[in-house]
Amino acid sequence: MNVLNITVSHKLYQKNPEETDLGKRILSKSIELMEQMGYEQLTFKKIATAIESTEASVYRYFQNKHQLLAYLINWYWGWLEVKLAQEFIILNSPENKLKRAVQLLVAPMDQDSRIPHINEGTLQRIVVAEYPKIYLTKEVDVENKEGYFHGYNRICDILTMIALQINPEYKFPHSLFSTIISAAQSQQFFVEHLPRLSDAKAGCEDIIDFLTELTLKTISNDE
Amino acid sequence: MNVLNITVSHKLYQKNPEETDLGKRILSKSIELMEQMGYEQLTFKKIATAIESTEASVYRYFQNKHQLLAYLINWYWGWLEVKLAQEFIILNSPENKLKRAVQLLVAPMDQDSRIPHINEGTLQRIVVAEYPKIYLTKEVDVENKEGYFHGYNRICDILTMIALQINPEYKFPHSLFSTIISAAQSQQFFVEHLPRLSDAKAGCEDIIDFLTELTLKTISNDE
DNA sequence: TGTTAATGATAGTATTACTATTATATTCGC
DNA sequence: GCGAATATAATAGTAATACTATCATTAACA
Repeated sequence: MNVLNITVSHKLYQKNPEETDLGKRILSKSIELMEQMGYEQLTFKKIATAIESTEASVYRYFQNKHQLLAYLINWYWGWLEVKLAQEFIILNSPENKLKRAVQLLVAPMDQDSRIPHINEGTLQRIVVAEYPKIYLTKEVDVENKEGYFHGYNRICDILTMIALQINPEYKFPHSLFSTIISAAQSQQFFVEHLPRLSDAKAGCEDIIDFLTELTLKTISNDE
Repeated sequence: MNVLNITVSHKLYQKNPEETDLGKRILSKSIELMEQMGYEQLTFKKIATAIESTEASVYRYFQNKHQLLAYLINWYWGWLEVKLAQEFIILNSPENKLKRAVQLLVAPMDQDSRIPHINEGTLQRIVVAEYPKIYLTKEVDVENKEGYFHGYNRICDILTMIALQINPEYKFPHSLFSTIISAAQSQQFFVEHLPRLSDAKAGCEDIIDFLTELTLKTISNDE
């Protein structure tokens, strides 16, 4: 069993939560509570009470709730990048790589036992329900410089490179993959909550078909 | 000059703001302030002070800030539906209708002088910057039943019907158009704030090209 | 003129999002 | 085993927010 470490920019925490026991408990309980009650209802007070610590201690790890969310979401994208890299070892054609990427985006994640304090499945549901909140703020430009969106940018770049192998002439690969990734999240949300905005049935198969077809048709150069 | 009235579900207000002078001033100033300071920073106190009224009076029109945002965004979708209907009078082919719809989604809106208390251009920028916040909440299921997302659902249905004229076999039209509409918003945001997530240059032309091509290629049935 | 509805003025409350201070416990170098 | 540094706990406090409530005033209207 390998030790695996997802690194998140130090701008995304006050004090690295991965380095201490309390930090890991904060992460673990934050994920659990945020999924249960949603970002708006979560407070540092609630996290502190749940882990039998204090508000002030949580503030030593994260400046505020927004930074905590950004941390968790960047952790998720870092994790996804690791997963993609693993999968790409045995996949050769760019088409298969894109297909697999779409599957990873949409299919529920298994818990990785090497990282017991992060429940990847729960984290994925948080990303689905909360992702746009980290950039739809007035602080987006400052936070962008601080690397708040680095994880997402990287995934988008990786998929762009693969798509350009299929069609080097395609003009909008970054736009395409930022659209695909965010559709991967929002379609999951719509299936569950706003079904008139989706044709997919419960389960991830339809969403995967929709996104895969959309991607491959769009980058194909045969008119 | 015609009088034009955009109707918004009565679940989206406490007291209809279109019916009184104070109500219209609330709408007008809310739009102005929300664009300036963003949803999070806006408070009913600030709106009240700006229009020289009181917090309690604003609360008589809207239960809370969330309802106000939902009202404004539904007004926008209602407005867009009216615009689409106008344009479709002289457009005959479904391809042209879809192309024009994409243009309307992305191109800056002109102010309509018939509705002086709503600045459509500013409202459009609010939709770009705040839209997902109305459904990414724990109350989404309740609010969906109350019609909070009706305007969006309708636009999505209209575009779906048009797409099915081009290709009645296409399996995911609702998913496609919820994706296109939300990409229309997010690409505008990315061009301005997170340019690594888009290939478009400033101005709306590239985004329109990207979305139009994406739409038409995806629904085409030639493999 | 009397009634109703809309608004204004004012006050108050619970919660949130922090900041600050001090005390206690733990770890680490030596 | 001791002192120093560090991490955490305990507690308190503050400004702002998101409301709710009450009552007075004004305007409309029948």
